[in-house]
Parts: sequence; structure tokens; C-alpha cells
Amino acid sequence: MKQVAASVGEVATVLKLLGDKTRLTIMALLDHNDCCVCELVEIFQMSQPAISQHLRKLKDAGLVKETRKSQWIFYSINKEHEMYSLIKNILAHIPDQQEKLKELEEKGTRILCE
Amino acid sequence: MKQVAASVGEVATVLKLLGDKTRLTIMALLDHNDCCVCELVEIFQMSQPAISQHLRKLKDAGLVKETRKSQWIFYSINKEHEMYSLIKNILAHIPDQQEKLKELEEKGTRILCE
DNA sequence: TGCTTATATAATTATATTGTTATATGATAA
DNA sequence: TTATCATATAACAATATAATTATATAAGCA
Repeated sequence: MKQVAASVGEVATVLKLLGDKTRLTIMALLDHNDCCVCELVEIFQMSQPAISQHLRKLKDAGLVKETRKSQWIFYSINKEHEMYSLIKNILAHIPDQQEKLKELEEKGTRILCE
Repeated sequence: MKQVAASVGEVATVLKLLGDKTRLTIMALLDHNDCCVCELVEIFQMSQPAISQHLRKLKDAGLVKETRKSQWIFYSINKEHEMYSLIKNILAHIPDQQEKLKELEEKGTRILCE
């Protein structure tokens, strides 16, 4: 099961970022669907700046990417990240979070830009 | 690659514990060899209480076990931990740490109780 | 018993983290 | 242009974390 070895410090940095329930759940959501900030605010019932700050940490580490689509900014997983395979391994250990997005769809607050 | 799913909170707690360079390296060392506190103190060039406190966090979470062998207390990985497979996955992503123990052996400060 | 070694715990300090509120920025729409 | 919506940033407060020093505990040995 040996993989490409990043440095201990680099791995610790990623684990610390994912060692927060909110950020870990965000990553689990983004792993299957891009989301904009306001959707995450609604899902987590948390202030918009709190979500923005979590996203910034993830973005600064290169774990997520952002794309503006008119008035919204969509965040997505950066599959090119050096440690993406580690992240996939970790996400495989947590329950599926997609039902949270389904609830938004049912409430009509899911935002889809095409 | 789907595994048994622990709760998001449980996984986040483990990741936060491993999201510290010292603790992550301790886990990597213990994954191959049991170690006593004084060996870790020497390896990390850190105060004994600092090491003890890291070990206590790992022990409180059930990630490691301790066994007294006369005057020393040896720590070992708890392979029965619910998230041991996740931990193995993570450790597979960092470089081997065993050379640190080899250095102790060469200096004659490795402690082996049989 | 009293001394030494190994480890744990308590108290403290410095720093980091996470959330909140207030404000700024940037895009869209009237 | 002005108002509005989505998001980011700044300032701040509360809490958590990690290290240090000092002290306690527990085992082994003279």
C-alpha cells in the first residue's frame, strides 16, 4: 500500500486542515459536486464569513479551487493536488454527505449555473 | 474504495490528532516499533512533558496503548482501533521514519526490554 | 530506607484557531 | 447610477493548543 511519500510536515498540514468537522464535510461535499458559498452557509447554518474563512484555508493550501460564475463563486476539489489520493482515502472513511445537497434541491435553494 | 464509515466528527478528531508533525511522526515510529518515552524525547529533542502530553492525547483517543516494562513505559499502536485502517492509509503517505530509531541504536540509547 | 531514573501531571505562558460583527468589494439588475 | 446580492476581509473575542518549568508518582537499586 506504499504511496508517493510527501514530507511529514506537508501531510500534517493537510491533516490539520481536514481535522475540522466543517472543513472535512465541505471537502466531502465538493468531492461530488461543486458548491457556492451561499449553499454551504445554508447547509452548515453558520455565518457567511465563517464559511468563507474555511474555504480560504482550503484554497490557500491548494485543496480547492474557485471559479466565478456570474454572481456566484463556485468551489471545487483540486484533483491535481499532490495529496489528492490521500484525501480520497480519507473521504472514503466518512459517510456520504450528498443528502445535504438533496435537501437544498428540495427546498429550491440549490444553485446550478450552466 | 468504500470503507466502513465512521462519523465525520470521529474522523475529524483523529485527523486533528494526526495533524501535528510530532504526533504524526510518533505514530509512524510506533507503527513499526514500540517505543518508550525517553526514546521519543531523544528523537524529537523536546522536553519529556511535551512528549508525555502528546502521548496522552493519542492514548486518550485510543490510538496507542501503553505497557509498563519495569521502569519504562512502552507505547504501541492500537491495531484494534476502529480507524486503524484509515491510520495505515495515512501513514503510507509519509516517508519511513525508522532511521531515527537506527540512530538511537548506533548511539547505544535504544531501549529494548525482553 | 533513601536515592535515582522514568514518567505523569499541574500551572503557566505564548500562540493559534474559530467564530462573530462590521465593513469592503465586485457583479448584476432596475 | 443606484440598489441589491454574493463574497471577502478586517477587527475582535473566546477558546484551544502546545510548549515550558516545577512538582508528583512509581519502580528499581544501594
